[in-house]
Amino acid sequence: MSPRTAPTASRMSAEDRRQLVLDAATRAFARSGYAGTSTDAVAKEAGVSQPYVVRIFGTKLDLFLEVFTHATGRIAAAFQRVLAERPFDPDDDADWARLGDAYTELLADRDFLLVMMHGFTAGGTAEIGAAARAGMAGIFDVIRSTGCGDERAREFIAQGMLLNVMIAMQAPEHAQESASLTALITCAFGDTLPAVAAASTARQSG
Amino acid sequence: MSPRTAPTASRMSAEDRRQLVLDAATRAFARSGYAGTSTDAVAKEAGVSQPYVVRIFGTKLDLFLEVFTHATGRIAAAFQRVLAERPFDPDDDADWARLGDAYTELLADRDFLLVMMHGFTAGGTAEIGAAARAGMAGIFDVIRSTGCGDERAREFIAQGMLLNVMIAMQAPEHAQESASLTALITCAFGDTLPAVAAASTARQSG
DNA sequence: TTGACAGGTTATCACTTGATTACTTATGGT
DNA sequence: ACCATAAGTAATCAAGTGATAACCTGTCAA
Repeated sequence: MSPRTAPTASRMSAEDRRQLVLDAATRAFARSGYAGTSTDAVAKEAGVSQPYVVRIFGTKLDLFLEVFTHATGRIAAAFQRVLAERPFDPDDDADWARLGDAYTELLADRDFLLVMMHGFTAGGTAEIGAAARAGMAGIFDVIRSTGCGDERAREFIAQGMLLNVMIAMQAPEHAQESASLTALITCAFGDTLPAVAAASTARQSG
Repeated sequence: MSPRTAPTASRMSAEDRRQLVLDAATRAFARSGYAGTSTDAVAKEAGVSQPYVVRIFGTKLDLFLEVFTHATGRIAAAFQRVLAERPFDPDDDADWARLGDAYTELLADRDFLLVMMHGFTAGGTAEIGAAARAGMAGIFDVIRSTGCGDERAREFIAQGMLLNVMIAMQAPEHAQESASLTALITCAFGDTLPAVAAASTARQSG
């Protein structure tokens, strides 16, 4: 509810303010999805007036599309960065572990992952559906660019979808709720578990 | 007097009407999720008045929770039915194929899967989050009951999550949009592809 | 100094939404 | 036959929604 950045007394360049609102919108949409987030909620998060949010982005749909494509872009870029570091061998488990680390990095700020999932499930809105399919295809292509083959890429992404779903349902924060849930979390997050736990507690106290 | 309205439609027992509205709500929520679906949309889908929907279920949240738990229950039951048919050998690929067929069955009426995904991503609402975690844990337990081990169960569920996401973003209906998407769909749905295609066309033609 | 423009806000609107209240009318048991 | 009860609806409401219009004001070049 309270803006992460204090309301600036002074003015900003349009570009800076736009970026600030975009970040606020990412946090807001990550929380409650497209339909569940009002432009006023975004405005409050950004510390500006609601009409200004609309004026910057045109419509709420336009704003969400921009937030969503930015989020999927960042996610794809995180993987791409790992692949660019050094040659990737699809048969080397250590290289896949490096990709897993990229995911850990994304976990630190879950908002991109959450926005992505919200966009995926909002496919019933035509424009969002199109953006979702494009975003998914883009990420698929990044993974495939390793030369690992479609099957292996699919497996990697499927694993990611499970993790995203678990995060969306706040499973890490409620790991103790049932033994089954604990087992699933342990098994699904594996090595990345410490990072997940750290992000969870930070989230609950902040 | 005052016959300003058409004669009343036929009445039903409370139990029958309740089930009818529940089914309508499943379709409506499957389309647009929790936040994106009004109680009036549910009422129109069911052919009753909006206040009646509220009166039957108390609040919109209560209604969604009932729809969601019913959906996850049906999904778990579909898998359980396969396991009950005959002994399941986790090391036999044919047995896993039988579980895949259960998923194909679920694809025929995607609404349960879509409602489930909407519930998962609506975990930000406390009650829905709790129900989501319970639903996920329940399905995990059903798969684990085969004795296949946590890892194998996780893989199966992860694959399911990817399929659900693809369906939510209406990928099968737009398979031709890009070569990448086509490849991902082909690879992800595999044997179940014919069933998916059939359901897609049926859906598009009304 | 000034004035024009970019960076904002307040006021407002038409519409939607979830929920409450009060009312109407089939239906079945006696 | 009758009426209590259950099955529904119409009317209404306060709050919230996305969007528009009108207005204000810091900042900077000339």
